[in-house]
Amino acid sequence: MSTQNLEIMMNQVDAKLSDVHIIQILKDAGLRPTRQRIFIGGLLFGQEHRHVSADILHIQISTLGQKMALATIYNCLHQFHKAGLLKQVNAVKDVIMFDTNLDYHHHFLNVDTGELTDIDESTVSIGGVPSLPDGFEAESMELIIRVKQLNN
Amino acid sequence: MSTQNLEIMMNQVDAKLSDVHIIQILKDAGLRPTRQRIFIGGLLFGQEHRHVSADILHIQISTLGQKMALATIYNCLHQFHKAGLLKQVNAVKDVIMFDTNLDYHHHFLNVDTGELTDIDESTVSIGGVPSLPDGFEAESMELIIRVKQLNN
DNA sequence: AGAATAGTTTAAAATCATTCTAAATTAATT
DNA sequence: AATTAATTTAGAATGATTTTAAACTATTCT
Repeated sequence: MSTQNLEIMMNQVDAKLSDVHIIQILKDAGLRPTRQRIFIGGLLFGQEHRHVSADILHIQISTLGQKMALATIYNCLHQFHKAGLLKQVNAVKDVIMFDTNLDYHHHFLNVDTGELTDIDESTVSIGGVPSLPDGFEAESMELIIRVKQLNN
Repeated sequence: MSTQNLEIMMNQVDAKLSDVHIIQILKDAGLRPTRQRIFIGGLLFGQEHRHVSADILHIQISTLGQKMALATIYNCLHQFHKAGLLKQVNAVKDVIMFDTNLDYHHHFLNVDTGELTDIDESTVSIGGVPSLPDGFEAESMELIIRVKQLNN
């Protein structure tokens, strides 16, 4: 395979999905395909994996010339999460972060910037976790490695 | 050693420290032993390990008949943390939790109640963590297992 | 298609944990 | 005891998120 073909393939992986495709994703998730949800879906699905807050998305949407209430973006992100289209990362102070990477994985957190970076799960192994008390089930397991830049 | 002696030992471990002792801890940490810090120290040091928020502490302090500004409790907890007398747990949404257990360990988080439970570190093993980019250092590594009660 | 309905979006207000401010108080030092 | 510097405090401010209730829109029904 030529380098050129590889690039085309890579582009296809991250290519923006058609509205038709996004509408199908929304319908499959039991969500009405509203203009707002289709637009946000276009920014999140079929793209490179992202870690987004409502605020960051709001800024991006505004930059793209769209007008959308911040409350709508909060609603949308929570609905996508509930529908299993997004994961929530519970590690960043003062902000709810959503992750488009649905695979089980962990994160580096830059404590200075709040930036999250995926840790490839395939290499990480967590063992010896004690079993839960009766009547409890694990909802998720999350490893956060807080990192900071050395100042010198 | 008799069972009775063992109990006395155990009690001593969790016995409330004398003010003199707490004042020494504060001084060693470079903190002025104010009335407020001594009182809070008495609730946190030399006791069984606890996970506390400013709010919970405020309620406990009020219940004990003391009057203390919530801002003072926030200040105090942050100062204790900065001085290495407390750890901060960055996993519970919407609230800053402080941990009197200074040893490296992980947590169960009850997602319904927000309650944290220590996971004995000696049994848990985390391997295969990728090395950090140049110029970065890890500040901490935290494993959170989010659990919920089965409803039946 | 047009009307009925149920769900969605919106701006603005409310919430709530936390932080800030500036004045009053207290601990340490002289 | 007087001075200085740190601490505490009440109350205001902050800022992310949620709520409210009215306007809007997608879907269903006829």
